[in-house]
Amino acid sequence: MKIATNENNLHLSISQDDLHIVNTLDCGQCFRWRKQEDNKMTGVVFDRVLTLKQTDDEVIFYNTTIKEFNDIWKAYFDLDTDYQSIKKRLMCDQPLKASIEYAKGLRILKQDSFEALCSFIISQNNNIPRIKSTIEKLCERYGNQLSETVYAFPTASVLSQLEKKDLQGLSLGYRDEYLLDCAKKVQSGQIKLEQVGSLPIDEARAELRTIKGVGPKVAECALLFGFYKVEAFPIDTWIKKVLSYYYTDGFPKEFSEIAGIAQQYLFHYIRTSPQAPKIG
DNA sequence: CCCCAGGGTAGGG
DNA sequence: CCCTACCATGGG
Repeated sequence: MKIATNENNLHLSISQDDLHIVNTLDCGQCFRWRKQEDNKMTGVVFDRVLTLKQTDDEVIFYNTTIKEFNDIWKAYFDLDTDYQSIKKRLMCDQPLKASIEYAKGLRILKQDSFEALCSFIISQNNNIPRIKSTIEKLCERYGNQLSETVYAFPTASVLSQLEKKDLQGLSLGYRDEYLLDCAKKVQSGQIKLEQVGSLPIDEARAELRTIKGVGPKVAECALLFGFYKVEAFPIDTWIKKVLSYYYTDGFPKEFSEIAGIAQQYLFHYIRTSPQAPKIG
């Protein structure tokens, strides 16, 4: 992995086929990244603000040291995993081939567990622009202020002390009590997020589903995006369409250990590609 | 008015 | 086990 620094910025040499920041950060797996002018992206991750820009052969990490890159961003973007071989394997399947060719540089991020869990609780029966908007308002109201206009995701400690009335105006709808139940179970230690990740996946599923509002789909999303369990396979309304259209005999078992990665390529393709079939 | 969005719960068959 | 009404909110 070739990296170099120039003034305060770090330059990572990488092809767009190996990491495409817009496809990766705007594909519905995370909710706190925004496109800026000048083709930049800015996001809030682990109580930090990061701005990126991609060129043909590199990604620029603004105001980033080599140490910070090695300690944080290399893992967040999962740069030690060989996606080329994963994609090669998945592309034996035709729908996956089309989906991967549509967004080659899409990677599954290794996100913060609590933030991912809360975010996908908020995501239920909701759409991505509204999810982003609600999370942003939640952060502005209850997250630590990181700069003049940027706020971190709230801690379980802060959220666990709130009541439903404290969440009015955030457009959470009926999900407000689900979020509070999640924060209370995490803060009290009834659910230990550090341990959930090392449980056998079925036990992790069961543990997460003790939270009100966490059913099969939200649990799979939390495991995939917040605990990096790439065998987790969330089935939302879009993936239901994919399954009924392409995989009437079920999703291929040969991909089961990496089904979550396949799922994300399919999700992004069916939702945003002009070439994807309109199913409905 | 309808339907839909990264669904889940409670209740009844 | 299955099926269904309902949940709060905003956009199309």
